[in-house]
Amino acid sequence: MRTRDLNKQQRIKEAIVHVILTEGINGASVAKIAQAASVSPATIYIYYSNKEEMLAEVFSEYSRQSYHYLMRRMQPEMSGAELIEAIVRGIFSYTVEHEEVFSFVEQCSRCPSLSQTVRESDCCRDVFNLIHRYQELGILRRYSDPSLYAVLFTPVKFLAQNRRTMQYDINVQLDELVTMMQNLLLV
Amino acid sequence: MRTRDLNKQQRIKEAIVHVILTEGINGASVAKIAQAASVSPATIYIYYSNKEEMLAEVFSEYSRQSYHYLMRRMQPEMSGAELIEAIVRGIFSYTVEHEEVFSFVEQCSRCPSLSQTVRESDCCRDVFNLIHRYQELGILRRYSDPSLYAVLFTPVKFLAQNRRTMQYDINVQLDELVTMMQNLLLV
Amino acid sequence: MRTRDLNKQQRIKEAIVHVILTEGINGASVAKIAQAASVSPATIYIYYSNKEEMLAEVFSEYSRQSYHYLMRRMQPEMSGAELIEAIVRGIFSYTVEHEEVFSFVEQCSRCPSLSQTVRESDCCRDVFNLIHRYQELGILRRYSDPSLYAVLFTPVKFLAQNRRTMQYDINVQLDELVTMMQNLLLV
Amino acid sequence: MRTRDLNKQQRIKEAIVHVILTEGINGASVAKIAQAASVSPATIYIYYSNKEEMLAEVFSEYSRQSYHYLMRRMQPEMSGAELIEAIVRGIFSYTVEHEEVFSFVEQCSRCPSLSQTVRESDCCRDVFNLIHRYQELGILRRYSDPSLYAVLFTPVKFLAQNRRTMQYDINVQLDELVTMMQNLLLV
DNA sequence: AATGAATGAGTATTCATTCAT
DNA sequence: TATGAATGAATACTCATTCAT
Repeated sequence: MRTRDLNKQQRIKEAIVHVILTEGINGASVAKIAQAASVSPATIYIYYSNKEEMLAEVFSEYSRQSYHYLMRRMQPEMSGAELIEAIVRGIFSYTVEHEEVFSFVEQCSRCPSLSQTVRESDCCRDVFNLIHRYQELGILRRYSDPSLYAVLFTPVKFLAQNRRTMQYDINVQLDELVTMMQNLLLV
Repeated sequence: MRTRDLNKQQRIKEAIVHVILTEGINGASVAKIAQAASVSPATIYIYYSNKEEMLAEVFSEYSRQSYHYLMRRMQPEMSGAELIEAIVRGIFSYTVEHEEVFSFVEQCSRCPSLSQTVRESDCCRDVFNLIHRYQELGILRRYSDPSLYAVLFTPVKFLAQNRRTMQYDINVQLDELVTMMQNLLLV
Repeated sequence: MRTRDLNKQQRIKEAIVHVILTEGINGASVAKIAQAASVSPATIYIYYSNKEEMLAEVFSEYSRQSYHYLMRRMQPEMSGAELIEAIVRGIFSYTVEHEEVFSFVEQCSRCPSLSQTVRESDCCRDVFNLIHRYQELGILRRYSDPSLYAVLFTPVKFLAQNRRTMQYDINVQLDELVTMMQNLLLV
Repeated sequence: MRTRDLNKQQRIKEAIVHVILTEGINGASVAKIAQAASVSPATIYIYYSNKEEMLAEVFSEYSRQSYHYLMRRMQPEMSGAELIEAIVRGIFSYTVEHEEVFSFVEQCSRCPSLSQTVRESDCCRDVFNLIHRYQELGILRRYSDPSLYAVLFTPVKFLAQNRRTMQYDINVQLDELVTMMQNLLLV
């Protein structure tokens, strides 16, 4: 008996992300994904029981990825200002380096049925644990988690997503946003 | 000659918003919209030449609506702090009062093909003109427009969208966000 | 009370022919015909009770036209050879001069439901009466009408229809066909 | 893996011919063809990538068939008169024996978009090669190919197609036509 | 495990025709 | 007479999923 071909499963996962990037979540049919993965449509149903579950599973996996990426860039000896800068720039460079995955996750998180399957707050727990430590040390202001999330994460994602159509220099914007966040959050 | 039934046109527009809210932009087929409007699918093609254009047109119309709503709540004699509070609370109460329309616009603006048809910056021109006046008077800090948009609009929209699944009291969150924005933006 | 607008009816008739030429009999919808005639679809149903009847009526009318055209080119004092030449060249030049109408008639006559509505033999009665006279005078061979029709009319129509895609010089072909017909039919 | 059901493919092909015969090329919808073949409409798209290609492929296949039929009835030792008789009677009996296919091919060849996909001259190459040999032997007159095609093939097809509505005895007609062709083409 | 074939239900859109003015 | 609005039924085609090998 052959074992599940992990290589094949990986190819399917990448195909999902790729097809959604190029065709949008609407145009991402099982047939297209199968073709992009050089696999039969029926094969996909060996790994996932239906399309919904397939997207949910891959969405869930990739949702965590950006926060792992972020955590790898954190160092314990960072100052408050450095922490904030690392978070903002980290999110931004993640979107640049993993454009396909980022776009995939964004699209999924706007899709009502899918976004319910992933608790965003679970994904970024580690990052918030870190922030809480800085708050307890009196370095960061003690704003609540949702407010913090809203202010620290959504604006930079917005800039990242619109960086192509903006007439301003994105690096200048990013510098400005870092300064704003430091002004806002440092004690 | 039979005249266009304006009531019918309005019903179609509401059906579009409603179906997209309940089924997501994926599941919003012309047939479902027609049924929700108690109209034949063919009738929809009297008012719009195809589905893409239909969504684009309704999306464009409703995109402006929230900013008109916002402008109606502004008064010339407001202080800087009042202005910021009015904007943040205005966006929030718009989302509550026009929940379906807000959700519809959010979904459309995440859909690549649709978001290109509406220039967000056109819609909020009036609001930004007002902000610019306060900047020139030295009341608000002179941050660039995209940064301002990112920080002033996206976080409150995020809170509004997630207000149901949050375990915190949304009103407390909102108070906090207003304070944050005032700290950040007032000179 | 207004009378039926003959001008309008004529415009409809021309639109039918034109649309069928450009779109084929498949693509010729009532809506397109109405638009080409600058008329409402509903107006067409004032003049014809349905699409089938509309096509049948116009088809019938134009079916006769080519034989009237032919008869106008006949002169009583023509020799047998001249008669044959006049018929062959007459059919050909009709297809060139009335390309739209010819193509319309050809398309309709291949459509089973339509071709039953017009008796070809009725249309060309005059031409055959003429031929019969020449037969009685011992100038033309006494072949039967269907054979004559088959041999005298279908080959030249075939050449006319394919004159664009043929690599031969159509005028040479036509000369040849005239000679063939004269050899074949003259006593 | 399920293998392609050749029987199914054949059924589809026959259904195409049959539906076009009964409903005309206008009325031959994919749904009707699928139903006639006792197959889902989707199945048809496994075998053909779209309707246009489906018709073109089947049309092309059957276009050749009548000339193969014709060639099988030719013998090398035939006299010129026998050759002409064999061609005329061969075409006729093909239309009788394969009435549906003949009618299908005729309808397709009148449809502008389809007729462009098949070069008639390719299909009857073998027959013309044979004719050319008789021409070189001085047995048949040296008329050009298009004239020959027009005179030898179109009249008999016309008679075949109208044999039901004619008030004359078709066999007498056919005898007459054979004689005409022999008079015309033999040296 | 893997697959191409097969399909019922669905997709956006157009059709010939009728309605209400 | 004339019309644009309205529509049920049809159009070609695609979908997620299952079947048979």
